[in-house]
Amino acid sequence: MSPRTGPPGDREAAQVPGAPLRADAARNVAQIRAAAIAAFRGRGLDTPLEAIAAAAGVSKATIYNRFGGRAGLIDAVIGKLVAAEMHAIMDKALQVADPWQSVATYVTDRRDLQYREPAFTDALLMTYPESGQLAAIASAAIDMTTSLVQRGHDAGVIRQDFTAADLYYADVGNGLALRKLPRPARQDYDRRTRFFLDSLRPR
Amino acid sequence: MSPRTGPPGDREAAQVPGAPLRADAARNVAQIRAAAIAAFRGRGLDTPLEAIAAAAGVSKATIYNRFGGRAGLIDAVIGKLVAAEMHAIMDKALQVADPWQSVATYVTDRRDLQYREPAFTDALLMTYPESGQLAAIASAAIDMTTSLVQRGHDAGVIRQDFTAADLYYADVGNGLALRKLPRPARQDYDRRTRFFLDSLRPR
DNA sequence: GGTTAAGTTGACCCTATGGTCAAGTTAACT
DNA sequence: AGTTAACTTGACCATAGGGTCAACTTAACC
Repeated sequence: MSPRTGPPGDREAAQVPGAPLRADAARNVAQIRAAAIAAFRGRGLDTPLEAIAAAAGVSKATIYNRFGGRAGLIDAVIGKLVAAEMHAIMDKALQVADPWQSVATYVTDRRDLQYREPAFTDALLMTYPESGQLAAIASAAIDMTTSLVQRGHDAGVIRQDFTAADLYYADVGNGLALRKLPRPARQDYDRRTRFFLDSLRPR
Repeated sequence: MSPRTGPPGDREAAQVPGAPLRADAARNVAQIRAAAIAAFRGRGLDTPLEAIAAAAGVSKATIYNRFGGRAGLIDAVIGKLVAAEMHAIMDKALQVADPWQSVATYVTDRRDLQYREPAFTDALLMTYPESGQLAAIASAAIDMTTSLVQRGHDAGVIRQDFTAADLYYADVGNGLALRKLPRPARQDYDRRTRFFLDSLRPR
């Protein structure tokens, strides 16, 4: 769960400038990161570390040495996987003036991200709460939906009995279905997104 | 995967009258069934067989002896768990004359069953396709939704672009969310059921 | 090119689970 | 009450995965 040596929190991001990695170690870090990104994309954040190590051409012990375990590895790559895109989606939605369009844009883009990036569902579910970055994404997303729904209520463009928790629940269900079932055709998925959006409108 | 002795298919239901169980074996079968029903209710169809054996006061080898493995055990109890209720729900919906009410009744009852019985989601997903009964339930449910949706389309009470596959996808998502997240309050769950039903209506 | 701290790794331990079987136990029949 | 086929089970093997460490390798510096 934590690195064998060094003070608590001494994983990846904590590489102090005074202790640069040796050349071979730096090379391995890069290879592990790349392999982790590819593996997390394809199989989710619960991909066995041994598989990632094999893809990177190192032993799994090296992942523990460099990243301290799964949580550290996730922290090191989650930005490339979903954090950056997630923040872009939130910014985009915030810049849409019309309250309904703002919600619709956010929901649509978020579902699109879920479709393209199964690992995002893991982030949503905080499957690995030890990862600080994951927790940050999840909590930012919750804040975002809360304020979007509030705005929609105030403007009368979302039914009053719809809550942010309802949206979260729907997203989780969608993400899990996407994981378990054969991936639906894009047009079917988009149609379901429209159904969902329609169900938010006032009666 | 199959019993060690006897011809293929010699599991549980295949107990021929000419070969009645010995008293101790019959007692064990009853205890295992009861333990399996309770365990499947609480933890789903993937409950470790060892846990069920322990609850029944037998060794796990006895489950293999009597039921041939997980699939046989599921076959032996799925009727008590969900098959009977599922058929009741289907019959009830078929007896509602109004096409919209028929769909609404079916969807509502099915979601209610999902809420009360997490194992039903496993049935829906056919997590254990080796179990004949599970497969039968899943396929009956699919036939049912197909014909209900068709009837709704013909009567103009369901939006034309909504398909039976959409309903299945939604049910799976709901079931998985129910499994992963803390169980929502009944009133929240029912509200979400209403949202979903609203989203089926023609625009 | 020698020294050494940094780095890597094969081999290991651990848990959980599915699955099997030889050997012992017991119900049932005579 | 003796015999035996039915039955049960502890002990076993296998797989998958997380996690650790002593011993080996090597980059970096003199």
